[in-house]
Amino acid sequence: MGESRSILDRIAELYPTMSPSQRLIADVILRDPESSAFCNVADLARQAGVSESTVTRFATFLGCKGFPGLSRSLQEIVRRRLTTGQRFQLTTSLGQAEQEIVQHFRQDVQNIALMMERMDPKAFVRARDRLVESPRIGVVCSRSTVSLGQFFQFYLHLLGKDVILFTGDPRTIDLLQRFGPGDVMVGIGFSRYARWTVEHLRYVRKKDSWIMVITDYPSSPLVPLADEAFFTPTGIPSHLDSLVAPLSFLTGLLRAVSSRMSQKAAEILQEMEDLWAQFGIYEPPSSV
Amino acid sequence: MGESRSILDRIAELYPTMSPSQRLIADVILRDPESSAFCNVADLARQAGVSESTVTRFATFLGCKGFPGLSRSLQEIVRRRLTTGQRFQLTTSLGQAEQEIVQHFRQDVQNIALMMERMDPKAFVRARDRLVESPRIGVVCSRSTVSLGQFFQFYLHLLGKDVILFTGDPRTIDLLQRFGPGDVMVGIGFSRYARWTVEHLRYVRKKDSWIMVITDYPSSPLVPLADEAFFTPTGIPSHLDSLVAPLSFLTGLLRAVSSRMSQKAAEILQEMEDLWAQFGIYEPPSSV
DNA sequence: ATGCGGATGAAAATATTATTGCAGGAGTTA
DNA sequence: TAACTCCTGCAATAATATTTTCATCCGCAT
Repeated sequence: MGESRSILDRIAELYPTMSPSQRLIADVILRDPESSAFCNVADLARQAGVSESTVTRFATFLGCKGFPGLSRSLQEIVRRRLTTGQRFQLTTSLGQAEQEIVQHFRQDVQNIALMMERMDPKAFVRARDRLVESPRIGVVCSRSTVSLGQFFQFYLHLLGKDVILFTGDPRTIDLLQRFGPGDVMVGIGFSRYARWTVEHLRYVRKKDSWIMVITDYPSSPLVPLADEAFFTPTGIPSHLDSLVAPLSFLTGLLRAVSSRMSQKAAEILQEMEDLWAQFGIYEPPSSV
Repeated sequence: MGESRSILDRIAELYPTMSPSQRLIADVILRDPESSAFCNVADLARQAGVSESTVTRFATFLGCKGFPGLSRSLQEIVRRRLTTGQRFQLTTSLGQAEQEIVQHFRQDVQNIALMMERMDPKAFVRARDRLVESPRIGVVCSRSTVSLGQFFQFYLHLLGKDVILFTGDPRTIDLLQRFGPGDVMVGIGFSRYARWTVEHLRYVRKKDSWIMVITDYPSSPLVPLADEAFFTPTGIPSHLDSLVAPLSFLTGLLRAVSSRMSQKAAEILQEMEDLWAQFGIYEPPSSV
C-alpha cells in the first residue's frame, strides 16, 4: 500500500534522516506544497537558500525520478485538491468514524462561513475601535469558554492592554468594581448560558461600561445586556459545542486591533523579544 | 497593461479571430485550464493535435511573453482557485478594514480545509483509541496554546478522564513524575516553539508514555518526541497565529472520543446534569 | 492554370533547466 | 592533529524545452 501515500508524507517520514540543507528544502515544500508545485529547481533553491545541486539531489533522495519527478508528485497534490476540491470528498472507503470527523470539519467551515455572512462590518469596526481606545478591558466567560477568554487575554496583554479575566473565580470578583464608564467589557457565552456570566454582565451594565458580547443567537440572555452583540454559530447543540467560529472571530478582532495599533504594537513586541530571549522562552532554531 | 482580466477571458475574446489550429489549442485550454497549466509545449501540441510551432505562436498571438508567459498566466488561475474558497466571493465594495477581516476568515477556512486534506484518518483513529483507553491524560502547552489545553481538559473532564494540564506552572510540575507507560501525553506547540513545552515532552519521553503532538510543521521540535504527530496550519507566521485549525482538530477528536465512549459519557453527563442543576450553573430557559 | 498570402509542421537553432563531477569545508574520530 | 566522512556549492555538462527558420501546402483571386 506504499504508493497511495502522498509525497508529503514521504518527506515527513524521511525528515529525521535529512541533512540540514535538505531540511531547508523540505520546510519550503511542506510549508506550501501547492506553490512549490510551480517551482523549478532554481526557484526552490533560492527559496530554501541552498544550491541547485542540493535540490536535485533532494529529489532523488526522496526516490523521485529526478527533480521533474518530484515536481510531478507535487502537481498531483494540486490536482487532487482541485478536483476533490473543497467539497471534501475524501475516499469512499472511509469508515464510520472517519465519516463523522469529516462531517465535523465541514461543519466548522460552515460555521465560519455563516458567521462571516451574518456579520456587520460596521459593528466589527466599532468594536475594534473601542478596544483600541480603552486601556482597561474585562473579559467575562466561564466553563468551556474560559479557553476563549484566556486566548483573548493573552494576546491583548501582548498589545499592552490591561486585561482582567472574570471566570467565576471568587478571588477576582472584587476587581469588577473597578469597571465604569469608558471601560470595555467583553462577554462570551453560548447556549445553555452559564448563569454566572449573565449575572456578571448584569452588574457591569449598571456601571455603564461598554459591553460587547459574543454569543450564538439573538435570543441569548447576553444580548439584552450588550451595547454590541456578535453572533457566532457553535454547530449542533450538544454537550460539546464547537468554539471554532468564536475563536476565529476573536482572532480576527485581535488582528484588526493589532493592525490598528501597529506602531505601538511593534514597540511592545520589540521589548518583549528581549524579555523572551533573556528568559529563553523559545526553542532555538533547529540546530545542526 | 490591463492584466486584471484572466487569460481565459482573453482567449475567449480573441477566439473569433483565430485560425483553425489555434482554435484547437484554445479548446484544449478552455476545456481544462487547470491541467493545461502543467503542460509544456509538446503536451499541449499533442493534445490539440497541432505542431509545437503552432503552440508557441499561439502564445505570442495572445500577447503573452512566449509560451512560458502563457504558462504562467494559467498557473495564476490555479493559484487563485487554490487560495480563494470559491464560495466566498463577496469581495464587493468593502473598505480596507473589512477586506482584511474577510481575508482573515477566509484563511481560517483554508486552514481547516488544508488540515483535513492532509490528515491521516488512521492516525486519527489511533489517537482516539489511546485517549479512550487511557484513564490518565496529560496535556502540555504553554503561552498562547494554554487556551487550547484548557479547552481540551475541560471536555475530557466531562468524559470522566483524569487530565493534568502542564502549562509551566511550577506547582504542577511534580505531577509529571506520575506519568509512565500506558499513560497518554498530549503536546501542543506552534512555531517559535516554547522551549518549555519541548523540555517537558523530552522528560516524558524517557518515561515511556505514549505521546501525541499537535504542531504546525514536520520540522517542529515536537515531532521527534512524538509517537503520533498531527499537523494543523496556523496561517501566516506572525506574532498572532490563528489557533482555529488546531481547535477544530481538538474538537473533532473530543467528539470522536465522546462518541466512542457514548455509553459511559451519557452516564456521566446524566449525573452532571443533577450537579449543575443543584448549583444553578445554567441560566433557566427564557420565559416567553 | 498560375501566382500570392497566410497557415502549418519538420527540423535546426537557441534558450532554459536539470544533473553531475569535483574540490573545499565542517564536523568527527582516532 | 591528522585522517576520514559526509555535505555542499560551483561550474561544466547533459538533457529538455522553446523558438525560429524555412519549405510546403492550401485556398483563393487573377
